[in-house]
Amino acid sequence: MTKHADRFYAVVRRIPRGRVATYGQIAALAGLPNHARHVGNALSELPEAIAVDPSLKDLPWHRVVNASGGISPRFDLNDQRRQRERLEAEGVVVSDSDRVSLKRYQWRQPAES
DNA sequence: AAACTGACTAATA
DNA sequence: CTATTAGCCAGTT
Repeated sequence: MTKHADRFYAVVRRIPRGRVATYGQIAALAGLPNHARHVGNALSELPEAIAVDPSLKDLPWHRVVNASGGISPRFDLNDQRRQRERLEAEGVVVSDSDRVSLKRYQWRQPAES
């Protein structure tokens, strides 16, 4: 179990529909710079995490992409397909090579108060 | 303790 | 554009 998974999940929850955020961005917003890999690790544990905390069911994990704006390669190709469908379902255009334009869709979170 | 492993990333070539 | 390489860091051998 990844130590800061819950903190990452909390940030992922704030990504608005139709926008995306990068792994590094999530880590930074969670106050843990240089932990991009752990964000990915945390998401891969999601199924188990949901078993423990069912409220994570609606976590918008599909809105997380890599620094290149791409859907990161997965062991299970079906997962990539699912992510693609979920994104398209909320209006995000995904290229043939599984990439989205960060220019257009990256989430610019509001300034702190 | 040492090596290995990632849904990662920025810098090079 | 693709491919490598180094850093990264917590969890697991």
